[in-house]
Amino acid sequence: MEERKLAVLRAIVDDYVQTHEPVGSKALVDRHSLGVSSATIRNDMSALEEEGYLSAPHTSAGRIPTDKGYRLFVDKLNSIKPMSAPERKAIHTFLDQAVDLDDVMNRTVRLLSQLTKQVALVQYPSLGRSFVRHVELVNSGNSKLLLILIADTGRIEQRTVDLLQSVSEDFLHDLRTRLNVALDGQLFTEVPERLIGLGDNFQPDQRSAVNTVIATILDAVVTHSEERVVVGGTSNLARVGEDFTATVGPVLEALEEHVVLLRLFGEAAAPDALTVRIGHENSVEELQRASVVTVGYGSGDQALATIGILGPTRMDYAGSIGAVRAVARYVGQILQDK
Amino acid sequence: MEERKLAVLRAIVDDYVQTHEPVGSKALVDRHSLGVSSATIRNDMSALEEEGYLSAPHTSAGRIPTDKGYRLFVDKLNSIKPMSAPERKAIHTFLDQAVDLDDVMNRTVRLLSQLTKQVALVQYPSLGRSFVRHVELVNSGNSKLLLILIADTGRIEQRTVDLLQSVSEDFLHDLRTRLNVALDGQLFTEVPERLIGLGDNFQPDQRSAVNTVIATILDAVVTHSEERVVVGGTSNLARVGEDFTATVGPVLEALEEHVVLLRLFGEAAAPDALTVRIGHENSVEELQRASVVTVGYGSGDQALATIGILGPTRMDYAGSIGAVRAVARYVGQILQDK
DNA sequence: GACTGGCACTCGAGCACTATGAGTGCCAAG
DNA sequence: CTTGGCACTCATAGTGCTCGAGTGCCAGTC
Repeated sequence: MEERKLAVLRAIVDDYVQTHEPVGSKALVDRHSLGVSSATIRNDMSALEEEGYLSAPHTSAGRIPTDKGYRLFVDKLNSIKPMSAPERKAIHTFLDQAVDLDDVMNRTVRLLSQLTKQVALVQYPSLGRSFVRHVELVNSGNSKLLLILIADTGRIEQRTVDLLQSVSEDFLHDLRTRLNVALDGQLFTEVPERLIGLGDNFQPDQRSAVNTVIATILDAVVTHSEERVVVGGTSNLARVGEDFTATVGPVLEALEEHVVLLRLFGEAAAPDALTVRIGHENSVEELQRASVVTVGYGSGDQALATIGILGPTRMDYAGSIGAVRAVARYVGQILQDK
Repeated sequence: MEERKLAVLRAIVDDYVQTHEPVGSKALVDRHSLGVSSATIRNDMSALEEEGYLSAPHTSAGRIPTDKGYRLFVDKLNSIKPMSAPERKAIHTFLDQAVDLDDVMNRTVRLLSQLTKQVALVQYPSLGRSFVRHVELVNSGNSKLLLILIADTGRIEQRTVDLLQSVSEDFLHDLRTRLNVALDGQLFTEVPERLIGLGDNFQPDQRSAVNTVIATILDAVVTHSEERVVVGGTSNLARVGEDFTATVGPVLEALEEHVVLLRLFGEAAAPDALTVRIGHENSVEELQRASVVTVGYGSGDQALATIGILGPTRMDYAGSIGAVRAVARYVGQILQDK
């Protein structure tokens, strides 16, 4: 691809992102110093349209980038806008105020949506990649227990366990101790095998209670390990200005379905592994007119989970990518300190 | 107020809620069997407009209710739509599946928004009206502690405490025991006075650590006792069909400000104390074109917190009130069982 | 006195029509 | 390969017009 045609594509994307209106050859040479005349640009644009990077809404309008055009634009993106010093400062101070994990997640989602002016998506640290810090059992009367699993990331899962029989404090103490000996410091994925045979240490008449607790733990660890997601900044969808019911409505609906969001995040790879999905590249049907920028966060070599933003395909990719990266990096640091 | 004029107002509200279009005298007699001619209705409508219950967008359009009109309509509402048996059944089964408090809150918000087709608002049980079930301290290495407060409602607050000195497991055990002796079963509002003098039981060199922990507890209990709110169903704002940026945008923004939401809920009174705020009756400026229906939930004689819905002033008040009531009642029950 | 039918009047919605101009494609010349 | 020029296209905005829903008023009726 010749350099100039790429430059033309870049210019068109820039202008379109800014103005939200089809851009024509004349306006392009006026606003950018491309060094050639509008006629030349027209030829290039014609070629770009031929190749599928641009499309024209109608004959006498300018052109807008296609999904394929945005894709090329992103792939050939040479400068991700870095956060300015005050912006970085603001990120730090805002996130540092968080008192607990919930607060970190909520603040992150607000931060991201404000920085990018898009919808922000934040996934809680996956249990599958966290370590058990502590298991707590609290007797809550009438044969019920409160089971609490605490991860090193600060994530907490709680369950009510109905034992169907009252148990002694001694038994509870014993079980709690054994659970913590077996599980503390272990990866959550290893919890199932660590619990094998735990019941053997108890009296036969206590086995059923122990097994109920174990079953609840396994359910919490296996079934619900990924599913917590926070969404914020939906009001930014207001600014897109497009036909609401046709475009934004379905998107909002999709965002309410957390299952969809998890599919959106897909597999979290290494931290900093950044993914941009543009328009139809999203498998989720309602989101085929939107773009999603996601990146893993976490301190180790594998990401704890994913955060990202969602907006119209005509978004400021350079800026969004920069913001998502910066926030993800800092969230990773924060969680390490907790 | 004569009976027929009230009936006319009711009919207009009904029609307008359904069609979203100004309703004229002719259409009104066609759709409702009012027993009089359109001319008579016109006189009544004219009078109602005079009194401020109706307004006409322009001369040759029909009329729409004013906020004052809705207010009268709601005050004179004679039948709150009760939930149908299958609906009640659905509420029960859906909420019963919840595994923990977060899940209950999330399910509640989804349920409410689906039942009413409006935006749903759910406040976590206020710490101020809950009892301490358990306090847990977990050593997380490098002189840091994880402090966990568990309420009888299942609500959990966590904080990281930096002691600036490493502490022994014995000390931790001692502190944990004393905290639980002092606090378990107490109202959260009484926590501050229960903690007075707790430090006296410890060695002077341990006092600073104890005080740090106590300060963190007080901060969690006092400062952040009310502030957790869940919002859902924002996609329902899509259906209002009005000018988005003018009407819906500000509303979405206001909803992101949880502080605003808390103001919206105001003082939670007794459970079942239902409040309807219509249009300008809302003190929050951005929501002056919306109506809010809230009700307290909880099992005792004082509500634990508030849930509600928010929608355009032209909403189905009878249905919404019924749904909010029913859900609130069941949430109260669920939390009692946990 | 309350209600009704009839009638003149108002005024926005919707349609046809036109002018405007941004933008394109193509071509011949540099 | 680039450029200026030119004919052509077509959405948009503005204008004028008709149509009809809806109102207000009044005289007549029960």
